[in-house]
Amino acid sequence: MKKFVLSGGDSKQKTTMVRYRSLLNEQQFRAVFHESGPALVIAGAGTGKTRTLVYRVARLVESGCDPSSITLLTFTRRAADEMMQRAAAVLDERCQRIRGGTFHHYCSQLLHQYAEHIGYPGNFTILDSSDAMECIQLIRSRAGLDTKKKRFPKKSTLYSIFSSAVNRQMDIQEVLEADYPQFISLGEEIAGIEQGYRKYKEDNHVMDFDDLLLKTSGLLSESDEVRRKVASSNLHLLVDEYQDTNALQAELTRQLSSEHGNVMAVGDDAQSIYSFRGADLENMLRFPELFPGTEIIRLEENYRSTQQILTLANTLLEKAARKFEKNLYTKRGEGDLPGLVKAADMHDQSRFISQMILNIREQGLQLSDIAVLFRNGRDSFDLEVMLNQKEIPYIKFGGQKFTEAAHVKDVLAHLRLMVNPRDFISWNRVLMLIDGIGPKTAEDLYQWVTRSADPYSPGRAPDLSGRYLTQLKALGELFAKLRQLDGSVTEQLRAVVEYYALFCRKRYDDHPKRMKDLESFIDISGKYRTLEELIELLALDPVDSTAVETEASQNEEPPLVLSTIHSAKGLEWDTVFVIQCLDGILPSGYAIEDSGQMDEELRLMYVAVTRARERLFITYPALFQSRYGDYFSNPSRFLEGISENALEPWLLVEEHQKPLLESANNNGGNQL
DNA sequence: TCTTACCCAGTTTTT
DNA sequence: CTGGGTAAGA
Repeated sequence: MKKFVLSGGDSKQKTTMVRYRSLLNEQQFRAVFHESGPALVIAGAGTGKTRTLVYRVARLVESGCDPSSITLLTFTRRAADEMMQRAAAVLDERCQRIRGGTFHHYCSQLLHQYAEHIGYPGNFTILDSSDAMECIQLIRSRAGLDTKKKRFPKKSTLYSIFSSAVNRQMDIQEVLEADYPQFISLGEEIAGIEQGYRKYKEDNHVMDFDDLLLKTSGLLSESDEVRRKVASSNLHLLVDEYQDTNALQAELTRQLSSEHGNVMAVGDDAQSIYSFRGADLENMLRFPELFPGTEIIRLEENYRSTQQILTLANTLLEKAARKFEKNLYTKRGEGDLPGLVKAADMHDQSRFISQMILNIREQGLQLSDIAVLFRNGRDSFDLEVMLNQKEIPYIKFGGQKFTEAAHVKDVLAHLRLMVNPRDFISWNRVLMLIDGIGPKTAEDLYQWVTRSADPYSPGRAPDLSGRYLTQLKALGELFAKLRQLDGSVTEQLRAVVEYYALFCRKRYDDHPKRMKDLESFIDISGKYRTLEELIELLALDPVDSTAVETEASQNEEPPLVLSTIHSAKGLEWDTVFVIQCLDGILPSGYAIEDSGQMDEELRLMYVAVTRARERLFITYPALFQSRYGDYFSNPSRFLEGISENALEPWLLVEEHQKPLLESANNNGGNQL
């Protein structure tokens, strides 16, 4: 028997209830029992990263650490909740009391508490990206730049520029030089819009996503008193998915852990897929510089996937321009070879997947053990139609968010005004629903309403035309009712939906479907305790559009998962289909010129294949159908030159009496 | 001032 | 197929 001398252990662990040593490997154990000071855990896909964090939380709590002094920052709120639950299962429900969430969520809570230190009221509301772009458009057109110069960047480009500047801690000119050379000469005008946008946010008591991080960091650097207070409350700070953090988040990590210095970051440089949001995998590699004395722990043994899947994943990573020192291995047994399925067109691809899913379910697997992954939200539309036909229940993550639909935004705007009556774009939305009110009247009313002692009686404004007076009074009555119903979110929402039904019918041909959405919304609103919470959480953690229906209808069978690869981060399934693996889609056509971006697309593919435990299928259609016509398409260049011993070609055969699917080592035939 | 009708362009990933 | 912009009519 081999002996291994463990360092860093102490007498406490001997009395623990949880038998950590038998549940963890040596590296995991080291991370879980890391005592104090900074640590960086570099963990390959499927190496038990989440498990390590879960056990670390349990171990800290078990050793007497106050749960509320532990903060766990994760990439999504879903991930945080799941980890807290798992930790509670390992130890006890004290683990639910640790603080967990995303950077944005954590910062938002701090800001509500300390907003007055930076000149904001505590009731500020959050702009999601489409709200933010609407504001930018407003400033842009007021500046008169939209008509004079055709070349001036659009609102979405402006938003990306501003966001890059914040997240990468650069100034506007630097961002332009790095990423938008065509707009360098417009630097001053763009900076002017940015100033106008900033002033707008202050005047309206709103913040966008980036402000949440930026203003928290500013607060902590300006007020040493607040910094000390906040940082003292973080005895232990754990940050997950560190490879997808940006410069600003790194700075926040430093500030939040600046009193106790107990910070552990966990991540995998090979899974960095959020550079479009300012994330930089160098951030993780620089962690030891930012935190001197960092202990580095590497998790390398994979517990998730079969060796066949890992071999394919390793092969993919070798194609990166910038190499990774990664080689995943497992002690798990061998499994099936991953399959490469060439379908004639999208429709046949969907047929293959839905039939295969039904086969697998026959074999006794739950639908929820299967996932279909894709690059873009719309890549699953064709499949979704077929799943609906075959009545296979599914839930889709990524793509269109529930709160982005116009009718949901309309309803939310009314509620947002109850929390923050200075929010101009919400007033605009609410007022312009009314017949006869356009931008000018809405603006005038906003001016009056924000100066008035009672902003909730727009019907009392002077010089109102009879055309819309009664409607404005009805709006005032709605506000009065909402105030009366304070305390019951569901009833408040119901009141707005009742008021809105009329407008919905007039505006949209498909109003029955939209009203049904809103009814489902009412059904799930019970989980929010206050209006503030509902608005805040929906902005910070928008619900995926199919999730609302699924949640509201309480399906008997756990559904199949459809997800963008980005949203599948950190998750795993028994069987995974990666669909639409076409050159121009994965990798995206936008990335092809830039080797850095191409590497990120490759990592995306890597993330997709490493989600699978047992079975993996990569599929693509030979014929790509687009609006402008059909053309033959090529499989992803990432699949080029991969041996048939690593990725087995499948041939789809149209059935007559034979079984539909046959495995075949024949790459040539593609006829159905 | 507001609404409607029309044309043109562009279409990733998410807190 | 949608969003954004323009122009004409109410």
